[in-house]
Amino acid sequence: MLKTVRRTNMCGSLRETHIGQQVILQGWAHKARDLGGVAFIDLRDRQGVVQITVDERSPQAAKDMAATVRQEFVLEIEGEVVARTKPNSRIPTGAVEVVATSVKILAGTQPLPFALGGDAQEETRLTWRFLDLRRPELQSKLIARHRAAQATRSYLDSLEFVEVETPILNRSTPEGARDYLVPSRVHPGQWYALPQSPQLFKQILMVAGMDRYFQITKCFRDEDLRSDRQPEFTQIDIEMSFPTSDTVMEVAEGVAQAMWQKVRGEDIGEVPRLTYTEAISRFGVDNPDLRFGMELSEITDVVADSESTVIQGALQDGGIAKAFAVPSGATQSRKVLDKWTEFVRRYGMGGLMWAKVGAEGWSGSAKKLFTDEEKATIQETIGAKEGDLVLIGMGQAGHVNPGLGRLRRHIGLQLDMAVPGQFAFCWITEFPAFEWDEDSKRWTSTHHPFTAPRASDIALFGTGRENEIMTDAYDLVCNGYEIAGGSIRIHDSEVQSKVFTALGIDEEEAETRFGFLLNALRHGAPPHGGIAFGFDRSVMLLTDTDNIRDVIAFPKTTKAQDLMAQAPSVVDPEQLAELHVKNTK
RNA sequence: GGAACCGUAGUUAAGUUGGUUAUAACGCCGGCCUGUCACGCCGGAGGCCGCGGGUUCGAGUCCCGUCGGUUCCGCCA
Repeated sequence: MLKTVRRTNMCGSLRETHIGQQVILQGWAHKARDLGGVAFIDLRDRQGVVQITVDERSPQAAKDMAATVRQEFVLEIEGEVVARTKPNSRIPTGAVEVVATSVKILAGTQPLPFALGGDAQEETRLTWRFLDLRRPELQSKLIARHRAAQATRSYLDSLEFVEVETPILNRSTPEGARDYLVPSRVHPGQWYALPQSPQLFKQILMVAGMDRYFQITKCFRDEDLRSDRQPEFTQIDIEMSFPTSDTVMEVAEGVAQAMWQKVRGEDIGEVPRLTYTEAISRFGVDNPDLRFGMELSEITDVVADSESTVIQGALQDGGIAKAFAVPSGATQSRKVLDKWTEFVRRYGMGGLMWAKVGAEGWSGSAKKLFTDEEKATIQETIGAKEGDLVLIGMGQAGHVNPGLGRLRRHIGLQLDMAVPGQFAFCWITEFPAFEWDEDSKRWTSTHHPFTAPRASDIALFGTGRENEIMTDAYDLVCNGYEIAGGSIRIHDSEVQSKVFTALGIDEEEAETRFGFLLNALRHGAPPHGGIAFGFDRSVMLLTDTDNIRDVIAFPKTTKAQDLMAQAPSVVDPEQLAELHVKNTK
């Protein structure tokens, strides 16, 4: 307890046990109701709201002052806690009220730009973030975030992980996302980059013998935003020496368990594991939402000999056919099905074949495309029964899988198939090391270039079969969000060089960009691996929101602006001159 | 880089096939009110209809562009 604070209690903490006590409260006037002879003020602080009563028991000065109080004035109230004659069961403090002996206005306010309790547009709320943050819903999310961070620190500390800070002003490593750059004043023409993650530094800390490291730290990526992506975001970054992938996954499950236990009082339970290949096959995506069924089934073989030109057209050039059943989906309207068709087109699918299973067979766009035998086999494969909806997609795997996979989750959410408050975790493991990038005509890292290939696959380098190389990487997924991802790293500079070569980065370039890491790997690097949690996304799940801005105190808009601070902004030409930078626009 | 939705008093919304002075609620200002908790009652102020152009006798409404917010695709090792 602090000895020098003036207030005696928090508004939201007062209960019947406080009756008879003299208290001093400080907070905001949530609402003021002046009835003439008696006035009520709902006084709010972080803990909650309590009713202040100013009536004939109060001195005239307090009554005069109370009459001038408006919403969101900052007040100091002295008075006695008394039982209410008419309790209010809707608020926790509703059994009591404080009869004021003194009402002091510590600060007034200009008229409010929006109603705090209402549903103002996000643009307005972001501009006036300090007012928006007064809302209990947002405060509780920030408090949950704090608790999750505390739980993480405490858990990792108990396993002797050491929190080490790594640089924010960093070297640009142009693999991956676009960097945020900071010009150097003392080195004209040279630039720092803000870290996309502390990846290289944490590996070097392992070489340095720190054994177990973690950090809750900001990362920066200058890419376009989404409802779950901000240009600066927070990672729980973890790395350890001498682990197997199981060891890292055990630690990560422990972190998730600690956060969920501390914030929600819940166990995360057994976390099932799926390989990447299995996840794509069954769910179309590598971040499946396991709160509902509707698994995808491949039916390419079933329809391969179809005489339909539509189907043959879709299957040419190695196209595939996949399907799933929506339980009781036959009630969906044509309008909804058109929307779903439009939905999958975004992922490159030509369209969606659908059929409602009725007593007299199929009806809908897929009715005439299939023979009765094909229909029966499809129905049996995906487990569709009367009253269900059959959805079928055909085309290139790279379109069908994400199209149907995303549609599956979209439908699950839209039809409320997920039980509120339910969390379905899973691990996705064994990722391919490389993906072919059509634009640049080269291999790119699925995870990042420091992920260790399986020892048995190292012989495949340089054979043109790089796509078959698999890694010891693992993603932790919850309710369709990837909340953590990691891998066992390369601790051998020879292997690291092979990976760079496969990525089209020659030796000289590798030395220039990553020389400090390669050098470290040549000087006694222990086997090591780690993982990083997307902390903001984890807190989103913990606080039941799908908007990342809700869990960040001062977030940015989708155009990466801070509407309150008005960043970014123009700067003085003198500042630019000092930095040897010239604007071209 | 692309697509969709949105933008009207401080706020949230309404505004008909283009047609007098652009409505309402909350908030704000003034007055009244002794048990409210969405307090109530009376009165008042408050508008570059995001911005720019076009069509028209006439535009909040139609067209084009632009800016901003959100969501999605691309992107995000």
